[in-house]
Amino acid sequence: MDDQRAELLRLYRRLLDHFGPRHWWPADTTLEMVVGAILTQNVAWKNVVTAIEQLKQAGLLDISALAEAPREQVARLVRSTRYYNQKAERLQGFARRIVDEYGGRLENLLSLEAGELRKRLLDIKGIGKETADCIILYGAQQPIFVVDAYTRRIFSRLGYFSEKVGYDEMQAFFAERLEPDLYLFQEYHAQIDGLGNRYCLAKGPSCAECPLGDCCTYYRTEGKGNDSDVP
DNA sequence: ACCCAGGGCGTTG
DNA sequence: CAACGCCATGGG
Repeated sequence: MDDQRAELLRLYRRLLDHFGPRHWWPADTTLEMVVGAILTQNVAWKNVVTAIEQLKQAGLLDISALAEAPREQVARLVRSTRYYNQKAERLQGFARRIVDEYGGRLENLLSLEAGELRKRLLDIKGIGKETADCIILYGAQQPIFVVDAYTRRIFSRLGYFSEKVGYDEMQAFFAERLEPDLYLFQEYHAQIDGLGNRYCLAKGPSCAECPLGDCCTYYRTEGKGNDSDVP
């Protein structure tokens, strides 16, 4: 437990040395960050960039404009993010909540204390645990540890927990071992994402350059990855 | 042609 | 609460 705590920090430093600071989340405004968080669900980030650009050009990266725009227009603009009808509806549902309950000021929501903020975010349709935590960490700038599919994949391969852990359990694993720190939490998740994107794909490049060594080879040895052969 | 990417929700058993 | 279907683009 205490040695795992040290390992997590060593892992983090190794990643940071390799990738350098990533300064996540890439967005010009807080609204853009939140919109990106919703749009990126189960989609490659590249597709989100396209959609954000479309929304920006159309002048819809604005709470009231987004709330009032025709559903079909929004759907067309975010088409590249795969579930475009659903996501258009959720983006607009979110914008309307901000208009109706927070005076149209996103700030009024995001300035709430993390616990209360998380509860209110989860109450919005289209925002689940991961998205809510991303918004808290990168939008509201409060230290909450974000975990995701990459976190599960990488750290289960490394043998820290099972491939089938739930979100809460996985999040608690880190929260119990790391001191809450905004920069650390922001960078840690960004680094995991960087690693997942480049080296830990199901069929990825060689692990020779993987900053964590050869964790990926264990996965590739067979199918769904039994973690029985992890050190 | 086939695989999969930074989820979330509604419905079942 | 676990499991599963649904949503439905674009790049490798």
